[in-house]
Amino acid sequence: MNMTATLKSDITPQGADYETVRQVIELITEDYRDQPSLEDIAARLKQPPTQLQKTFTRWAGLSPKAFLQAVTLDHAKRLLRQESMPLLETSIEIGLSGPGRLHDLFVTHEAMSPGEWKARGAGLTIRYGFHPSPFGQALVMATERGLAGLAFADDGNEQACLEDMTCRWPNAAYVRDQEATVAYADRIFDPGRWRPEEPLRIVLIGSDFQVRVWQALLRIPMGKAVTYSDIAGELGQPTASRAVGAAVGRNPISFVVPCHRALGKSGALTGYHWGLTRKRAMLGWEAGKA
DNA sequence: AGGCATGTTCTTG
DNA sequence: CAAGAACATGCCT
Repeated sequence: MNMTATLKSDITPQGADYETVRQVIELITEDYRDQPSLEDIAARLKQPPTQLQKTFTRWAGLSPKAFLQAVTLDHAKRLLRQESMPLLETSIEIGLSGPGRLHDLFVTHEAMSPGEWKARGAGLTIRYGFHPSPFGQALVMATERGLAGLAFADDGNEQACLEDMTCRWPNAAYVRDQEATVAYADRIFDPGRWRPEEPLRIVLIGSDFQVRVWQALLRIPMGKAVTYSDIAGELGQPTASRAVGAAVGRNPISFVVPCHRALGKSGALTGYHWGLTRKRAMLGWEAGKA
């Protein structure tokens, strides 16, 4: 967490690099069918290939080529196929009370009490800050009890992104606090720091059904994917796949609660609150890390 | 390609 | 409260 030194320069949109990375991701995910080469991409963005390569690799953790390979719809389908339903059998016990050990992030979580939920965040102080991430500016929100929100914005979009989040808990008090949130951002996007000894504490604020759906998402291991109807079945309501989709879409802690690992039954990436391009990027990023 | 059942949540009267 | 609409779905012509 010695990120404080670089914090200042990181907050101010150092736009150029991120914008480049964003464009590359977008271009690749849009045109992966053409399998564009590094040179093609560089030419489209009017940048020297070697520099583009370096910038992208530094931010995304893998080369443009590796990223391209990772991102194909085939890949998404393979994710579904390779696991012939272990999810249902592997179902892990999670007590609502005690912290449980969950998925690859070793996230511990607790849900808000019904009273707290009904208050729509009243009496809650939420600290927030924007930090750079491989998927754009990440909005990190935390309460005393742990990470409560994670959202993404493109450059210039920060305000809309913040509003999207704050209106979910309209009665909470919001304090901008880069220092309190940078440690979260730092850890979340560095898989080297996902350790069982130091679980990441998260707080799920939502209705009963939503929290159950999000808990189900937490059980999907990295590099795997499930369908919306898988989740519905796991909740004991096999016909509720659409309701599941709606709940997944309101996931307040994107990425950490891996809603990007939920796909349509055909393997198609059906939707993503922060943009389908980001969903593909996340799946590709995880494939690169695995 | 288009219609329809489905469960949850939000909005409206 | 009741009723209706909206949804990151899925199944059936």
